[in-house]
Amino acid sequence: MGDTRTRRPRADAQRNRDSILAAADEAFREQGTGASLEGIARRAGVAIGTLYGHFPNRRALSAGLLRERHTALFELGDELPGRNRPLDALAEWMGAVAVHAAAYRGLAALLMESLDDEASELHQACAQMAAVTGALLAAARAAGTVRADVTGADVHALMNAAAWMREQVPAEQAEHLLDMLVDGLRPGRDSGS
Amino acid sequence: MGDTRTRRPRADAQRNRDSILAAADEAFREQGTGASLEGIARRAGVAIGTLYGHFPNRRALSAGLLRERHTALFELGDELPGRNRPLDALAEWMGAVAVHAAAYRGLAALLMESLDDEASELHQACAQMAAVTGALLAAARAAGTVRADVTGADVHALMNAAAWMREQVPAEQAEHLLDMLVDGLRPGRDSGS
DNA sequence: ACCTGAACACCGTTCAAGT
DNA sequence: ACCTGAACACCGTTCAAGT
Repeated sequence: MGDTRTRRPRADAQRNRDSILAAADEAFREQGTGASLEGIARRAGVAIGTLYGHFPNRRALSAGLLRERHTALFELGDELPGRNRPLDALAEWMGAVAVHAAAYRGLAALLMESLDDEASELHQACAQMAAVTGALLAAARAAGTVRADVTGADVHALMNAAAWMREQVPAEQAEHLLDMLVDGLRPGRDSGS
Repeated sequence: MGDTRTRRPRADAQRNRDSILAAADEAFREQGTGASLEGIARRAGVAIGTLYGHFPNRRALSAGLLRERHTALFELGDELPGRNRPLDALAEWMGAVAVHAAAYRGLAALLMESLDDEASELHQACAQMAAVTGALLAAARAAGTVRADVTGADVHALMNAAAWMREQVPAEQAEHLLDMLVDGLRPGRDSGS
Protein backbone atom coordinates (compact mmCIF):
# COMPACT_ATOMS: atom_id res chain seq x y z
CA MET A 1 0.00 0.00 0.00
CA GLY A 2 1.23 3.52 0.72
CA ASP A 3 1.79 5.49 -2.44
CA THR A 4 0.04 4.71 -5.69
CA ARG A 5 1.74 3.72 -8.95
CA THR A 6 2.17 7.26 -10.21
CA ARG A 7 3.81 9.47 -7.62
CA ARG A 8 2.02 12.67 -6.75
CA PRO A 9 3.94 15.56 -8.36
CA ARG A 10 5.42 18.44 -6.42
CA ALA A 11 2.87 21.20 -5.97
CA ASP A 12 4.81 23.80 -7.97
CA ALA A 13 5.34 21.31 -10.79
CA GLN A 14 1.62 20.67 -10.93
CA ARG A 15 0.94 24.40 -11.04
CA ASN A 16 3.45 24.89 -13.85
CA ARG A 17 1.96 22.04 -15.84
CA ASP A 18 -1.48 23.57 -15.54
CA SER A 19 -0.24 27.02 -16.56
CA ILE A 20 1.50 25.56 -19.59
CA LEU A 21 -1.62 23.71 -20.69
CA ALA A 22 -3.79 26.80 -20.26
CA ALA A 23 -1.33 28.91 -22.26
CA ALA A 24 -1.02 26.24 -24.95
CA ASP A 25 -4.78 26.03 -25.32
CA GLU A 26 -4.97 29.77 -25.93
CA ALA A 27 -2.05 29.75 -28.34
CA PHE A 28 -3.24 26.71 -30.29
CA ARG A 29 -6.70 28.19 -30.59
CA GLU A 30 -5.28 31.41 -31.99
CA GLN A 31 -2.43 30.12 -34.13
CA GLY A 32 -2.99 26.41 -34.56
CA THR A 33 -0.86 23.46 -33.47
CA GLY A 34 2.22 25.13 -34.89
CA ALA A 35 2.15 27.97 -32.37
CA SER A 36 5.46 29.09 -30.88
CA LEU A 37 6.51 27.03 -27.86
CA GLU A 38 8.60 29.89 -26.53
CA GLY A 39 5.52 32.07 -26.73
CA ILE A 40 3.57 29.49 -24.76
CA ALA A 41 6.23 29.29 -22.05
CA ARG A 42 6.26 33.08 -21.86
CA ARG A 43 2.48 33.22 -21.56
CA ALA A 44 2.59 30.56 -18.86
CA GLY A 45 5.28 32.43 -16.95
CA VAL A 46 7.80 29.60 -16.99
CA ALA A 47 11.20 29.09 -18.58
CA ILE A 48 11.32 27.28 -21.90
CA GLY A 49 13.17 24.39 -20.24
CA THR A 50 10.25 23.86 -17.88
CA LEU A 51 7.91 23.39 -20.82
CA TYR A 52 10.24 20.79 -22.32
CA GLY A 53 10.52 19.11 -18.93
CA HIS A 54 6.79 18.50 -18.87
CA PHE A 55 6.23 17.90 -22.58
CA PRO A 56 9.22 16.63 -24.56
CA ASN A 57 7.72 17.60 -27.91
CA ARG A 58 4.79 19.27 -29.58
CA ARG A 59 2.68 16.15 -29.92
CA ALA A 60 3.07 15.36 -26.23
CA LEU A 61 1.77 18.84 -25.49
CA SER A 62 -1.17 18.32 -27.83
CA ALA A 63 -1.92 14.98 -26.19
CA GLY A 64 -1.91 16.58 -22.73
CA LEU A 65 -4.23 19.27 -24.03
CA LEU A 66 -6.70 16.79 -25.52
CA ARG A 67 -6.90 14.29 -22.67
CA GLU A 68 -10.18 15.44 -21.14
CA ARG A 69 -11.65 16.32 -24.50
CA HIS A 70 -10.98 12.80 -25.70
CA THR A 71 -12.62 11.06 -22.76
CA ALA A 72 -15.73 13.18 -23.32
CA LEU A 73 -15.70 12.14 -26.96
CA PHE A 74 -15.41 8.46 -26.14
CA GLU A 75 -18.26 8.67 -23.65
CA LEU A 76 -20.41 9.99 -26.46
CA GLY A 77 -19.20 7.17 -28.66
CA ASP A 78 -20.37 4.65 -26.08
CA GLU A 79 -23.85 6.12 -25.86
CA LEU A 80 -24.50 6.59 -29.57
CA PRO A 81 -25.23 3.04 -30.73
CA GLY A 82 -28.19 2.64 -28.36
CA ARG A 83 -29.85 5.89 -29.23
CA ASN A 84 -30.06 5.92 -33.03
CA ARG A 85 -30.43 4.00 -36.21
CA PRO A 86 -26.99 2.75 -37.24
CA LEU A 87 -26.28 5.25 -40.02
CA ASP A 88 -27.51 8.12 -37.89
CA ALA A 89 -25.25 7.03 -35.06
CA LEU A 90 -22.30 6.92 -37.44
CA ALA A 91 -23.20 10.32 -38.87
CA GLU A 92 -23.43 11.86 -35.40
CA TRP A 93 -20.09 10.35 -34.46
CA MET A 94 -18.47 11.74 -37.60
CA GLY A 95 -19.87 15.15 -36.78
CA ALA A 96 -18.61 15.04 -33.21
CA VAL A 97 -15.13 14.00 -34.28
CA ALA A 98 -15.08 16.64 -36.99
CA VAL A 99 -15.93 19.36 -34.47
CA HIS A 100 -13.34 17.98 -32.09
CA ALA A 101 -10.58 17.77 -34.69
CA ALA A 102 -11.29 21.34 -35.76
CA ALA A 103 -10.53 22.71 -32.29
CA TYR A 104 -7.05 23.76 -33.41
CA ARG A 105 -5.80 24.39 -36.92
CA GLY A 106 -3.55 21.46 -37.82
CA LEU A 107 -5.10 19.04 -35.38
CA ALA A 108 -6.91 17.02 -38.06
CA ALA A 109 -3.58 16.35 -39.80
CA LEU A 110 -2.07 15.31 -36.47
CA LEU A 111 -4.89 12.85 -35.77
CA MET A 112 -4.60 11.56 -39.30
CA GLU A 113 -0.90 10.75 -39.11
CA SER A 114 -1.08 9.43 -35.55
CA LEU A 115 -3.43 6.59 -36.38
CA ASP A 116 -0.67 4.58 -38.04
CA ASP A 117 2.25 5.96 -36.03
CA GLU A 118 2.62 3.98 -32.83
CA ALA A 119 5.35 6.31 -31.63
CA SER A 120 2.97 9.25 -31.58
CA GLU A 121 1.68 10.41 -28.22
CA LEU A 122 -1.71 10.68 -29.90
CA HIS A 123 -1.72 7.11 -31.18
CA GLN A 124 -3.64 5.68 -28.19
CA ALA A 125 -6.45 8.16 -28.65
CA CYS A 126 -6.54 7.59 -32.41
CA ALA A 127 -6.71 3.85 -31.96
CA GLN A 128 -9.62 4.22 -29.58
CA MET A 129 -11.30 6.57 -32.05
CA ALA A 130 -10.80 3.96 -34.75
CA ALA A 131 -12.36 1.30 -32.54
CA VAL A 132 -15.51 3.36 -32.05
CA THR A 133 -15.62 4.20 -35.74
CA GLY A 134 -15.24 0.54 -36.63
CA ALA A 135 -18.07 -0.56 -34.36
CA LEU A 136 -20.49 2.05 -35.65
CA LEU A 137 -19.54 1.28 -39.23
CA ALA A 138 -20.03 -2.45 -38.72
CA ALA A 139 -23.51 -1.87 -37.34
CA ALA A 140 -24.46 0.34 -40.27
CA ARG A 141 -23.09 -2.18 -42.71
CA ALA A 142 -25.05 -4.98 -41.03
CA ALA A 143 -28.16 -2.87 -41.46
CA GLY A 144 -27.29 -2.44 -45.13
CA THR A 145 -27.30 1.36 -44.93
CA VAL A 146 -23.67 1.89 -46.00
CA ARG A 147 -21.71 0.75 -49.02
CA ALA A 148 -19.93 -2.54 -48.48
CA ASP A 149 -16.60 -1.15 -49.72
CA VAL A 150 -16.24 1.55 -47.05
CA THR A 151 -13.49 0.82 -44.54
CA GLY A 152 -12.86 2.25 -41.10
CA ALA A 153 -9.78 3.99 -42.48
CA ASP A 154 -12.01 5.63 -45.09
CA VAL A 155 -14.33 7.00 -42.43
CA HIS A 156 -11.36 8.18 -40.38
CA ALA A 157 -10.07 10.09 -43.38
CA LEU A 158 -13.48 11.56 -44.17
CA MET A 159 -14.07 12.73 -40.60
CA ASN A 160 -10.74 14.47 -40.51
CA ALA A 161 -11.26 15.95 -43.94
CA ALA A 162 -14.54 17.34 -42.61
CA ALA A 163 -12.58 18.87 -39.73
CA TRP A 164 -10.09 20.34 -42.20
CA MET A 165 -12.91 21.92 -44.20
CA ARG A 166 -14.34 23.28 -40.96
CA GLU A 167 -11.12 25.23 -40.52
CA GLN A 168 -11.67 26.91 -43.87
CA VAL A 169 -15.39 27.55 -44.38
CA PRO A 170 -18.24 28.92 -42.25
CA ALA A 171 -19.75 26.44 -39.77
CA GLU A 172 -23.07 26.30 -41.60
CA GLN A 173 -21.45 25.31 -44.89
CA ALA A 174 -19.29 22.80 -43.04
CA GLU A 175 -22.41 21.05 -41.71
CA HIS A 176 -23.83 20.90 -45.18
CA LEU A 177 -20.60 19.42 -46.53
CA LEU A 178 -20.56 16.77 -43.83
CA ASP A 179 -24.12 15.82 -44.76
CA MET A 180 -22.97 15.24 -48.31
CA LEU A 181 -19.97 13.20 -47.17
CA VAL A 182 -22.28 10.96 -45.16
CA ASP A 183 -24.59 10.67 -48.12
CA GLY A 184 -21.71 9.38 -50.17
CA LEU A 185 -21.45 6.43 -47.79
CA ARG A 186 -24.93 5.12 -48.66
CA PRO A 187 -25.22 2.28 -51.13
CA GLY A 188 -25.86 3.67 -54.62
CA ARG A 189 -28.46 2.46 -57.09
CA ASP A 190 -25.98 1.87 -59.94
CA SER A 191 -22.31 1.58 -59.22
CA GLY A 192 -21.43 2.34 -62.86
CA SER A 193 -20.67 5.76 -64.29
CA MET B 1 6.49 49.80 -81.55
CA GLY B 2 9.91 48.75 -80.31
CA ASP B 3 9.73 47.06 -76.94
CA THR B 4 6.69 45.19 -75.76
CA ARG B 5 4.64 46.08 -72.72
CA THR B 6 6.68 43.95 -70.30
CA ARG B 7 10.37 44.69 -70.63
CA ARG B 8 12.61 41.74 -71.29
CA PRO B 9 14.55 41.02 -68.09
CA ARG B 10 18.29 41.04 -67.84
CA ALA B 11 19.73 37.65 -68.76
CA ASP B 12 21.22 36.99 -65.31
CA ALA B 13 17.96 37.96 -63.64
CA GLN B 14 16.08 35.49 -65.80
CA ARG B 15 18.59 32.79 -64.94
CA ASN B 16 18.25 33.51 -61.22
CA ARG B 17 14.49 33.43 -61.42
CA ASP B 18 14.60 30.05 -63.10
CA SER B 19 17.06 28.65 -60.55
CA ILE B 20 14.88 29.87 -57.70
CA LEU B 21 11.78 28.26 -59.19
CA ALA B 22 13.57 24.96 -59.75
CA ALA B 23 14.91 24.94 -56.20
CA ALA B 24 11.50 25.91 -54.79
CA ASP B 25 9.83 23.09 -56.67
CA GLU B 26 12.21 20.57 -55.13
CA ALA B 27 11.89 22.03 -51.65
CA PHE B 28 8.09 22.31 -51.76
CA ARG B 29 7.82 18.76 -53.00
CA GLU B 30 9.96 17.51 -50.14
CA GLN B 31 8.79 19.75 -47.30
CA GLY B 32 5.56 21.35 -48.42
CA THR B 33 4.70 24.99 -49.00
CA GLY B 34 6.25 25.92 -45.65
CA ALA B 35 9.76 24.98 -46.78
CA SER B 36 12.59 27.28 -45.70
CA LEU B 37 13.11 30.20 -48.07
CA GLU B 38 16.74 30.52 -47.04
CA GLY B 39 17.18 26.88 -47.92
CA ILE B 40 15.65 27.52 -51.34
CA ALA B 41 17.94 30.47 -52.00
CA ARG B 42 20.92 28.35 -50.95
CA ARG B 43 19.87 25.52 -53.25
CA ALA B 44 19.43 28.00 -56.09
CA GLY B 45 22.84 29.52 -55.47
CA VAL B 46 21.57 33.05 -54.93
CA ALA B 47 21.50 35.40 -51.97
CA ILE B 48 18.33 35.52 -49.90
CA GLY B 49 17.71 39.10 -51.03
CA THR B 50 17.61 37.94 -54.64
CA LEU B 51 14.80 35.56 -53.84
CA TYR B 52 12.84 38.35 -52.18
CA GLY B 53 13.56 40.60 -55.14
CA HIS B 54 11.83 38.17 -57.48
CA PHE B 55 9.11 36.95 -55.12
CA PRO B 56 8.11 39.32 -52.34
CA ASN B 57 6.42 36.58 -50.31
CA ARG B 58 5.73 32.88 -50.12
CA ARG B 59 2.45 33.02 -52.02
CA ALA B 60 4.06 34.91 -54.88
CA LEU B 61 6.63 32.15 -55.09
CA SER B 62 3.89 29.52 -55.11
CA ALA B 63 2.04 31.40 -57.82
CA GLY B 64 5.18 31.54 -59.96
CA LEU B 65 5.65 27.85 -59.45
CA LEU B 66 2.08 26.97 -60.45
CA ARG B 67 1.73 29.15 -63.52
CA GLU B 68 2.29 26.50 -66.18
CA ARG B 69 0.58 23.84 -64.15
CA HIS B 70 -2.49 26.03 -63.96
CA THR B 71 -2.74 26.73 -67.66
CA ALA B 72 -2.57 22.98 -68.32
CA LEU B 73 -5.37 22.46 -65.82
CA PHE B 74 -7.56 25.08 -67.44
CA GLU B 75 -7.03 23.60 -70.87
CA LEU B 76 -8.36 20.33 -69.53
CA GLY B 77 -11.27 22.21 -68.02
CA ASP B 78 -12.15 23.59 -71.44
CA GLU B 79 -12.15 20.20 -73.09
CA LEU B 80 -14.08 18.28 -70.49
CA PRO B 81 -17.66 19.42 -71.11
CA GLY B 82 -17.70 18.18 -74.69
CA ARG B 83 -16.31 14.75 -73.97
CA ASN B 84 -18.47 13.38 -71.15
CA ARG B 85 -21.83 13.23 -69.52
CA PRO B 86 -22.12 16.24 -67.18
CA LEU B 87 -21.55 14.45 -63.85
CA ASP B 88 -18.61 12.51 -65.29
CA ALA B 89 -17.06 15.72 -66.53
CA LEU B 90 -17.46 17.28 -63.09
CA ALA B 91 -16.00 14.18 -61.43
CA GLU B 92 -13.00 14.19 -63.74
CA TRP B 93 -12.44 17.87 -63.07
CA MET B 94 -12.56 17.31 -59.33
CA GLY B 95 -10.04 14.53 -59.67
CA ALA B 96 -7.69 16.64 -61.74
CA VAL B 97 -7.86 19.54 -59.30
CA ALA B 98 -7.37 17.19 -56.36
CA VAL B 99 -4.22 15.76 -57.93
CA HIS B 100 -3.01 19.25 -58.75
CA ALA B 101 -3.66 20.64 -55.27
CA ALA B 102 -1.84 17.70 -53.72
CA ALA B 103 1.40 18.55 -55.55
CA TYR B 104 2.80 20.20 -52.42
CA ARG B 105 1.75 19.67 -48.83
CA GLY B 106 -0.17 22.79 -47.78
CA LEU B 107 -1.18 23.81 -51.29
CA ALA B 108 -4.82 22.78 -50.85
CA ALA B 109 -5.13 25.12 -47.87
CA LEU B 110 -3.52 27.89 -49.91
CA LEU B 111 -5.97 27.43 -52.79
CA MET B 112 -8.81 27.31 -50.32
CA GLU B 113 -8.01 30.62 -48.64
CA SER B 114 -7.07 32.35 -51.89
CA LEU B 115 -10.51 31.98 -53.45
CA ASP B 116 -11.97 34.71 -51.26
CA ASP B 117 -8.78 36.72 -50.74
CA GLU B 118 -8.35 39.15 -53.62
CA ALA B 119 -4.97 40.23 -52.29
CA SER B 120 -3.57 36.73 -52.73
CA GLU B 121 -1.26 36.12 -55.67
CA LEU B 122 -3.20 32.91 -56.20
CA HIS B 123 -6.58 34.59 -56.35
CA GLN B 124 -6.69 34.89 -60.13
CA ALA B 125 -6.07 31.20 -60.60
CA CYS B 126 -8.62 30.30 -57.93
CA ALA B 127 -11.24 32.50 -59.53
CA GLN B 128 -10.65 30.82 -62.87
CA MET B 129 -10.86 27.42 -61.19
CA ALA B 130 -14.14 28.47 -59.65
CA ALA B 131 -15.46 29.55 -63.05
CA VAL B 132 -14.75 26.13 -64.56
CA THR B 133 -16.22 24.40 -61.51
CA GLY B 134 -19.33 26.55 -61.74
CA ALA B 135 -19.87 25.77 -65.42
CA LEU B 136 -19.49 22.03 -64.98
CA LEU B 137 -21.72 22.07 -61.93
CA ALA B 138 -24.42 24.03 -63.74
CA ALA B 139 -24.43 21.50 -66.58
CA ALA B 140 -24.74 18.59 -64.16
CA ARG B 141 -27.52 20.34 -62.32
CA ALA B 142 -29.36 21.01 -65.58
CA ALA B 143 -29.12 17.29 -66.32
CA GLY B 144 -30.55 16.57 -62.88
CA THR B 145 -27.59 14.43 -61.85
CA VAL B 146 -26.50 16.51 -58.84
CA ARG B 147 -28.38 17.70 -55.78
CA ALA B 148 -29.93 21.13 -56.21
CA ASP B 149 -28.40 22.43 -52.98
CA VAL B 150 -24.75 21.96 -53.99
CA THR B 151 -22.93 25.24 -54.60
CA GLY B 152 -19.72 25.95 -56.46
CA ALA B 153 -18.10 26.81 -53.13
CA ASP B 154 -19.09 23.38 -51.86
CA VAL B 155 -17.40 21.67 -54.78
CA HIS B 156 -14.32 23.85 -54.33
CA ALA B 157 -14.11 22.78 -50.68
CA LEU B 158 -14.63 19.11 -51.55
CA MET B 159 -11.98 19.09 -54.26
CA ASN B 160 -9.44 20.62 -51.91
CA ALA B 161 -10.44 18.30 -49.10
CA ALA B 162 -9.79 15.45 -51.52
CA ALA B 163 -6.35 16.92 -52.15
CA TRP B 164 -5.74 17.18 -48.42
CA MET B 165 -6.65 13.51 -47.97
CA ARG B 166 -4.33 12.65 -50.84
CA GLU B 167 -1.49 14.07 -48.77
CA GLN B 168 -2.29 11.63 -45.97
CA VAL B 169 -3.39 8.31 -47.47
CA PRO B 170 -2.17 6.04 -50.30
CA ALA B 171 -3.19 7.12 -53.80
CA GLU B 172 -5.49 4.16 -54.31
CA GLN B 173 -7.48 4.90 -51.18
CA ALA B 174 -7.57 8.56 -52.17
CA GLU B 175 -9.25 7.66 -55.48
CA HIS B 176 -11.81 5.60 -53.66
CA LEU B 177 -12.53 8.45 -51.26
CA LEU B 178 -13.00 10.87 -54.14
CA ASP B 179 -15.50 8.47 -55.72
CA MET B 180 -17.50 8.56 -52.53
CA LEU B 181 -17.35 12.34 -52.36
CA VAL B 182 -18.72 12.55 -55.89
CA ASP B 183 -21.41 10.03 -55.01
CA GLY B 184 -22.51 12.33 -52.21
CA LEU B 185 -23.31 14.97 -54.81
CA ARG B 186 -25.99 12.85 -56.49
CA PRO B 187 -29.62 13.54 -55.66
CA GLY B 188 -30.76 11.16 -52.87
CA ARG B 189 -34.02 9.23 -52.79
CA ASP B 190 -35.16 10.59 -49.38
CA SER B 191 -33.60 13.73 -47.98
CA GLY B 192 -34.81 12.84 -44.45
CA SER B 193 -32.81 10.86 -41.87
C1' DA C 1 12.79 16.52 -8.33
C1' DC C 2 12.25 20.33 -10.68
C1' DC C 3 13.39 24.95 -12.57
C1' DT C 4 16.28 28.36 -14.98
C1' DG C 5 18.21 30.59 -18.84
C1' DA C 6 22.35 30.75 -21.67
C1' DA C 7 23.97 28.53 -25.82
C1' DC C 8 23.65 26.83 -30.40
C1' DA C 9 21.79 26.42 -34.88
C1' DC C 10 18.36 27.98 -37.57
C1' DC C 11 14.77 31.06 -39.97
C1' DG C 12 11.91 35.36 -42.13
C1' DT C 13 12.47 39.89 -43.68
C1' DT C 14 14.61 44.33 -44.65
C1' DC C 15 17.84 47.39 -46.59
C1' DA C 16 22.31 49.91 -47.38
C1' DA C 17 25.96 49.08 -50.28
C1' DG C 18 27.65 47.48 -54.33
C1' DT C 19 27.94 46.28 -59.71
C1' DA D 1 18.28 47.10 -62.84
C1' DC D 2 19.66 43.75 -60.16
C1' DC D 3 22.50 41.35 -56.62
C1' DT D 4 24.71 40.79 -52.09
C1' DG D 5 24.91 39.71 -47.34
C1' DA D 6 24.93 41.84 -42.80
C1' DA D 7 21.51 43.08 -39.40
C1' DC D 8 17.56 42.41 -36.60
C1' DA D 9 14.09 39.85 -34.29
C1' DC D 10 12.55 35.53 -33.65
C1' DC D 11 12.26 30.30 -32.92
C1' DG D 12 13.31 24.97 -31.49
C1' DT D 13 16.01 22.28 -28.58
C1' DT D 14 19.56 20.98 -25.24
C1' DC D 15 21.90 21.02 -20.99
C1' DA D 16 24.93 22.67 -17.10
C1' DA D 17 23.99 24.99 -13.08
C1' DG D 18 21.11 25.97 -9.51
C1' DT D 19 17.34 25.19 -5.56
